[in-house]
Amino acid sequence: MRTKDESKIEALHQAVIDVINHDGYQNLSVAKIAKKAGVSVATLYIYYSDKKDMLGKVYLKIKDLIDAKLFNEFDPQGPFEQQFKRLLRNYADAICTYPEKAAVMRVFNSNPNLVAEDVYSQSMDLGKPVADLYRHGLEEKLIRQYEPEIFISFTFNAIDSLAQIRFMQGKTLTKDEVDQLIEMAWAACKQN
Amino acid sequence: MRTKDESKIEALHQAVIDVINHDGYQNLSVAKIAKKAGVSVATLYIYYSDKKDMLGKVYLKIKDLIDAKLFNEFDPQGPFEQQFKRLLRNYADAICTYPEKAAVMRVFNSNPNLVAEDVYSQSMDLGKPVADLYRHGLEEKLIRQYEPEIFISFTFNAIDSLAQIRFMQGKTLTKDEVDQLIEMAWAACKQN
Amino acid sequence: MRTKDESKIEALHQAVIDVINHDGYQNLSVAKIAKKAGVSVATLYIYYSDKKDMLGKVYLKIKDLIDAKLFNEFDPQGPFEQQFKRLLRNYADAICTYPEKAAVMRVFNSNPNLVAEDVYSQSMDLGKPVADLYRHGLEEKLIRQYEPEIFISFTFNAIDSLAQIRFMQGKTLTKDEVDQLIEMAWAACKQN
Amino acid sequence: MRTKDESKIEALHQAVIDVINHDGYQNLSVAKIAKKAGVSVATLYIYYSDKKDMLGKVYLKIKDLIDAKLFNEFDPQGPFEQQFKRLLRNYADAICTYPEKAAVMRVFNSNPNLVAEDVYSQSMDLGKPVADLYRHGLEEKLIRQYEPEIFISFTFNAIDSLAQIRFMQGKTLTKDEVDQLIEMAWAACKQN
DNA sequence: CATGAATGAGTGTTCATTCAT
DNA sequence: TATGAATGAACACTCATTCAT
Repeated sequence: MRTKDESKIEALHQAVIDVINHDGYQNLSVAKIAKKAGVSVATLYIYYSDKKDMLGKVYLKIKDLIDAKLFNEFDPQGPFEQQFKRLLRNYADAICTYPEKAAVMRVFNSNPNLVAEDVYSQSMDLGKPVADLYRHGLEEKLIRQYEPEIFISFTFNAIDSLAQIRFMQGKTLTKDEVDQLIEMAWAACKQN
Repeated sequence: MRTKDESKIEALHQAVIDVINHDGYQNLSVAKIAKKAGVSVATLYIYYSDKKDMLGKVYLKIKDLIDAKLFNEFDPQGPFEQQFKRLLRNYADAICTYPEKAAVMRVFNSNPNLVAEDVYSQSMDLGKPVADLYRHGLEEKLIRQYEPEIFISFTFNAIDSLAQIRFMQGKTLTKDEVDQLIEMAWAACKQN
Repeated sequence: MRTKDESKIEALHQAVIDVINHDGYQNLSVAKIAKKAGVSVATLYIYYSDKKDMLGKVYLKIKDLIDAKLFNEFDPQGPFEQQFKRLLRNYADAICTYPEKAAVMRVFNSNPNLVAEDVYSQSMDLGKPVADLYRHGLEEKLIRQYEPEIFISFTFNAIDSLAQIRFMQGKTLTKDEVDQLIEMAWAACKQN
Repeated sequence: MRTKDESKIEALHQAVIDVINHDGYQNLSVAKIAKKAGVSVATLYIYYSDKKDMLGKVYLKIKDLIDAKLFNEFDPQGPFEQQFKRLLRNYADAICTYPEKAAVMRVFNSNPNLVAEDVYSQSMDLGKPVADLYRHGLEEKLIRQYEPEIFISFTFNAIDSLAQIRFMQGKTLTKDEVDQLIEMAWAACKQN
């Protein structure tokens, strides 16, 4: 049955997220995942070739979810600063909307060998639109003439960094904090 | 009686660092550590009460190493901007000097349950001098009137973030990158 | 799916009995048990939550086996002396029928911390019928006006004691010995 | 130094007894014993060839202690019944005087492979005077014409059995109970 | 004599994965 | 498709014993 399949996959994905956030990922066993999802371990292996495969798919799904929010009201033709801030606001929005999932993504990002290499690309690969924006800002001399990774550090990663701290404190980013983060990110990146 | 072999402790510490960097810490087993250090598993338990104890001690040792560099030529009475940058430069220096150890510290920092709670203090607790500097900057209105954690995100964590990316690429921060990071951090934090 | 293999449980139970009788219970390791039973250690943990759980279940099974024989042809309304002797004969019968199992039960009885507290009841708890018989004998002044435990020592435990000696000599109680034990037990307990 | 040696041996012996009574004998490790005795493990191996050797010596020492009390005021030429009861009273006395040591002896008696075979002789070998008394009683037809082991079961072992139950309840035999045990033992054994 | 250091073999238990139904 | 049963390899940790000082 089709629907049943989907519900099991969904349950498994959620179980991965729950277990990582509840027990930490070094206690993430397939047995625990299957139990929490309410399916048998053997069933898990019908849907995924192995544990790595499963985690990879969870990772991608979370990534897609966050990416989906990223380009809300984003207009590549719009004024640069506005689009820059738009992007960061969307990102902050996304990780505030799905704090547990964002936490899981952070775990995956800092533990590359949890998932297969091909599924994974470190350094916050946010895809073509972001790359375009970077190039645009560079050419128009609106941002500093630095390597892209350094911008990642002062934008997405800086937001992530505070979000992680807050998550560990049982909180999420406040509206004020998001504003502050964006202001600081822009101050850091913009060309004077 | 047989004398305490300091070289074995050193070998064990280095083994922890090597294994984490080579296999990731979810594959960090006492057997692997002992083997790489060239001692028996039982010997490990002479020096440490358990795995957590050992990791905690490695963590503290690394932290001390980095902290030792942090306050080089640091003068709490000196001009604020200079001391701010001095601190960050020292930090960048430290993690460039010990890239593998810095990588291990990142792992520990994002996996608090690896070590005992008492040994561990989350959110980049850089101690009193840093706290003093922050308070000073705040009072003199030299930096933005934000919470301390947000500054951590745009200073130490931002540097860490790029260092991590570079480390994964098999590189370390270049001199130029350190300069750029410091400039951006200052631009982000300073009060206009 | 693969069906539950009752023979494996049986093999495990028998292995526990064999290992205890062969190597003593301080050499009773799960590895040894599994090996002797011809199953993997991991399989053992499918059927039992841990070692203690397993031993507890073996204990209960043996106890049930012996208890089943205990009340053969036992009539609470029958003449006291006859029922007293009936009980002891049945008991002797039981431990002669299952000498290895009786030996194991003795080990469990003198090492209460081998099994969980709830599964275990010390001091030869032979249940209600025995308690009834004791009370009856006491009230009718057919036995000495002593505490119940002292009777246990001169009845079941005395039989057990000789059975243990014989078992260590590779023998079981002879028919004559059982008769003698019962006569002496009665002589010891009866009110003159 | 001579005195120091003895005090260490004494400490080790007492440690064995304490550990067995406190933690059970299946948790009886040389490390625990040495620690409790306040000596190093290696030191232990100066005095004993191995663990078994040590336990054997503890066993023998305890046995000697109890045996020493056994023949108090015992006169092989005295009236049989009186000597019979004298012996049992002395035995009860002994295990009431040293309840922890008696408990340890019971452990050794029911776990023969804890000590070397030669040091150990099962079935409560109480030595020549007891054997003489038995033979005497048998010849004079003062006791039943049964095998010696069966008498052990209804005398020493019966006393032991109740003492064990009481010890597990945190008590020792009362004076009344000793009287009752002796009466019952005599009633069981005597020839009518 | 005394002991901290050292270890190979073992402890109970869990792992990710596969099998048979 | 779904799953309980099964397992070899690994897990963290302890053992009795020996070594070197």
